[in-house]
Amino acid sequence: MTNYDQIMKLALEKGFYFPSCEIYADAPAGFWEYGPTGLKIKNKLVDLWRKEIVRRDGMLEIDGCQIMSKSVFEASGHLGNFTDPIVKCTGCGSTFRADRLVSESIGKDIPERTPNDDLDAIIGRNNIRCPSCKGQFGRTTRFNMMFKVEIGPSAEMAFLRPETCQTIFVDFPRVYKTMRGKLPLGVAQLGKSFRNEIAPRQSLLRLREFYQAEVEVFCNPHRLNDLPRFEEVTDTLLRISKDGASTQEVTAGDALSRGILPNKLVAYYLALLNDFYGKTGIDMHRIRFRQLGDEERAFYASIAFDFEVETSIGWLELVACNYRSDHDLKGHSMVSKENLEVIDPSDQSKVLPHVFELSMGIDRSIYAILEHSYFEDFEHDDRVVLKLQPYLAPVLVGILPLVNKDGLSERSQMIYSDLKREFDSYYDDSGSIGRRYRRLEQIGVPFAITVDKVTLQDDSVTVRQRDTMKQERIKVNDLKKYLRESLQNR
RNA sequence: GCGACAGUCGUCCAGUUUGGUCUAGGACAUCAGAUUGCCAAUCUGGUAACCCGGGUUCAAAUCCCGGCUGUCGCACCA
Repeated sequence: MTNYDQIMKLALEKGFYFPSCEIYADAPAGFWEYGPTGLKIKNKLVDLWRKEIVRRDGMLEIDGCQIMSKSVFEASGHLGNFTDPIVKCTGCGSTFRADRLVSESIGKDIPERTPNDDLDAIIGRNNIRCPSCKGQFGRTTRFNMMFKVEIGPSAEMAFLRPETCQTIFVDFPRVYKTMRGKLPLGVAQLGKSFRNEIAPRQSLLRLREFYQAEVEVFCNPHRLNDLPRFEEVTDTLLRISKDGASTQEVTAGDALSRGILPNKLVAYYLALLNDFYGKTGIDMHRIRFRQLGDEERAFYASIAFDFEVETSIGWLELVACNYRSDHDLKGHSMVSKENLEVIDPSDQSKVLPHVFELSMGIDRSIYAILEHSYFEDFEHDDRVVLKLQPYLAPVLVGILPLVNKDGLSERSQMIYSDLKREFDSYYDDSGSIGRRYRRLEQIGVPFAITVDKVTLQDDSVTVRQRDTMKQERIKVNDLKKYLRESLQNR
């Protein structure tokens, strides 16, 4: 069974990803960098997302700023809701969520928004003590998960965005107008988000600075079942869990008719997401769309499904699929005093669009793909093979001279020069041929071209397949065609 | 954020109990040369580390204090 430690070891040994600022002792936790190989995987995953979700659905992609003004987060609700009331024990220093502590102690629900003073009063009145050491609590404070930044000499308050989508919302009016948008319209963005996690952990899985690929689908709430392109996905099989315990496998069409999913729009985009992950190499028997209950949903979501993948450390949330209704556009409309309504051309009505989002965690997805692709071949010397899809592999093909004499290196270099612009290629003549095959397999290179003496006679090379170790002879002139075909994913 | 444990070449580990022989050792990986020639070959040589700061001491990888990081548990996860 592949586990987190094996992936971590491979990542460090091969430089897929590693701690940020690692040569300094004061490097903070929760920040990780992608090395050359990891970056290539990341870029290719994003390319696949663009192809299978953004382009497939005709979405518009933007690239927005990471620092945004205070007003944005007043409107989005993050200033009010993205904070936790916390109390610290004066004895042992343990920190607790004040609202939860109070709820548990007095057996009554306490809203998160309860003012600090009220929380302090309840704690005092009921003489609530620290569960760990029975010590006294200090005063309630608010912990905001957003990173605050100061702009210019006057230190104007702004924030690093805690989710990329707020850029999409504030840009929506101009994008909709200038791009002649029609509802439903998906607007997509790849970018970084920042959250001041209390306890970042497990490398790529809980970061303070991380990549999101988000899609916000703007739609007319009265026409959620008016979606002709739903027909494309009627038969797509979805694994859906309503309770987190049992999972049922149903087609998108059935899920709709049986009321498992609320409308065509939601069903269609979940299916799109499902198709996309099916092509990443993740084991689709170990995934599920889990519907979130009332307590689990984010403050802006009225319907929420998490796309989760089973890994060695349990179910891992890769994508949050939230029906945000008009929470965001209404908020931005009120705070900015801009009218964000648009005309739905299908019936010429004026609507404030609702939003359904697919908020994908890129870093976690990369981890899940690595773990599901990691393979130890016990029949062949316990070789480690990363069975990445060719279109996600950091390098598509290695070019290796069988030996470093008789002009084989020179011939190999020529082939490498010819291929490297179109394909991610890697030339290697160091060590035995077997060693070089193994090196390539570990980073998921699907093909190895070996140049031998026969090449000099008839211009053919052997192409070795990573997973089967089988080799076939191919004419040098046919290599590009062969490699191009390998990159097709349907 | 709290608690427990830990931190030595790229990776894994030895050395810390009992401070001195550690000028820090090995394996794998990597680099160079030779030999070989289709699945981690062999030989020779090389590169490369005591998390950071302070303290104790004649002497610190080793003991003490603080910080940082990691793992696990609790809490958190918009």
